[in-house]
Amino acid sequence: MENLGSGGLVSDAIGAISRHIRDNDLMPGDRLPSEASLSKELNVSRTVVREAFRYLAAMRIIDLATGKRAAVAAIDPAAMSLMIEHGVHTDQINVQQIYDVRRTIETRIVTLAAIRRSDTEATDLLAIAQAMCHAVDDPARLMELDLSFHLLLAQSSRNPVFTLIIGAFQGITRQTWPIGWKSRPTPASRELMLATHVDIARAVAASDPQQAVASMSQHFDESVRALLTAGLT
Amino acid sequence: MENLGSGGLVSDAIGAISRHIRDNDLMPGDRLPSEASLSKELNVSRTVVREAFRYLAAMRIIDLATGKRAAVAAIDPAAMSLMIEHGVHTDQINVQQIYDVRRTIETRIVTLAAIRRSDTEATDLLAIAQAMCHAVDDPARLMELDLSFHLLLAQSSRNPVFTLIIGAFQGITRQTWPIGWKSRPTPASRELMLATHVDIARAVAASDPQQAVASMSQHFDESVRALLTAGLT
DNA sequence: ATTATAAACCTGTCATACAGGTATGGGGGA
DNA sequence: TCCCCCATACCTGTATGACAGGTTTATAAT
Repeated sequence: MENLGSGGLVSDAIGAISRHIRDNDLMPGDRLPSEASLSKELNVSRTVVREAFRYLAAMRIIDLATGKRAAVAAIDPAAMSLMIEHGVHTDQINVQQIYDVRRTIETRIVTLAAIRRSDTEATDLLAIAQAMCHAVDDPARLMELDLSFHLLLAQSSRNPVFTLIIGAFQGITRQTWPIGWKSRPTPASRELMLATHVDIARAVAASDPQQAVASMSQHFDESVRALLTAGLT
Repeated sequence: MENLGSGGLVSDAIGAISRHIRDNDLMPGDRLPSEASLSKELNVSRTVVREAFRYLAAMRIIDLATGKRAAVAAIDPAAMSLMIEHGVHTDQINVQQIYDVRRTIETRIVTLAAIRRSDTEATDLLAIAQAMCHAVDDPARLMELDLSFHLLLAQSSRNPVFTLIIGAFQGITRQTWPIGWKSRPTPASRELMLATHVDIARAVAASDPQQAVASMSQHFDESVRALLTAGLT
């Protein structure tokens, strides 16, 4: 039989600290009490408070920095990214499944982006797509541009949850992207991939959701085909 | 200037342990070395190893239990759920945004479920929908049935990433569901909500993706309207 | 061969100590 | 009066040693 108020002192501390954030309506950037004062207040050792802090820092609920007090954190996909990577490495998730989720989500994202993007975002998106064309011989740089393209697109949707999820996939994408790139060996296939990004950016800039969806769809058809060619999972 | 191999001993330990899991192809359930042996191997104190373990346990990469050795964990939405709740509580995410993401994803899920569901899942889905009808006067039970309906639907899609994401939303949904329910005060509006679930279950059982999408769409139209009526964010 | 039991091992928590980073207030200089 | 610099108090990072209590393993008795 488990006492619900106590799944170990660390769990209790995690609960207490979370509650402290909620009850005091702390916002990102606001600072928490020091380890010592929490340890006294909760009647546990500093060890316990520190482990609770690590736990909360792991999911980016708080930020830790040496010397400074812990602070409430802004939402950040890094933690989710690690979870996804773990799922893939342990064969609980495969890359195709991630692509299916991405396609589903990015189709919606591109629709919203075409409607809600700011002018700056439209400009930046085009700039990234064009920079990609110029980086065709620098795969590392090309990959980073590709990732930032999709991330900026997600931001343009004005829904932080989409941004979070797309960000969460980028960790594993960094590991699989080169495989997809290698399976597009001909200049033609590579040009196509770059041109598709330009098409998406243009459609979003033109506030044309239909066209944007069509281009995004083509992008995923092509990407998934490339991955299958490479025999990925 | 930062030495990349060292963002603090704990970070290093986290990296080393993650690498250990990857390099040895450990699968969920496999056990890790003890704190003491890791502490010796990595030349750090047990304190550091413990904090690293807490960190990895936070994102459900490992499971901890007293007396037992740490073990590789199966993927689990609990951690993601906490992150989402934190985002909502700190006004970085609002409930409507979550509903937009859910609609996007569940539309896809229901399509896949109609195609890939097992017979057992079809039966269970119908059973849950019918149980919901009988629980119309027990909101707490009704909510749990509702949540398990959507979770089972996600599982029926045969894509664990969908299951993960839907699971991640259930924490915050538990907190907002009652609000939506209260804003359906008339028997008619409540019956409609229940009937929609039955419709979805029937369409999935009938392997009719079109109809399933239509019913799911109706479900979300109705839910979002209910939330707006309640003035939620 | 089975079961009971003891030993070995492991995690949970605490107290203490110290190194090094951060912030804050006061004093000196302009 | 205002600003900059520095001493100091505060805070986090890490290590060590200790002990309680849960788990596994090996041993011994049946």
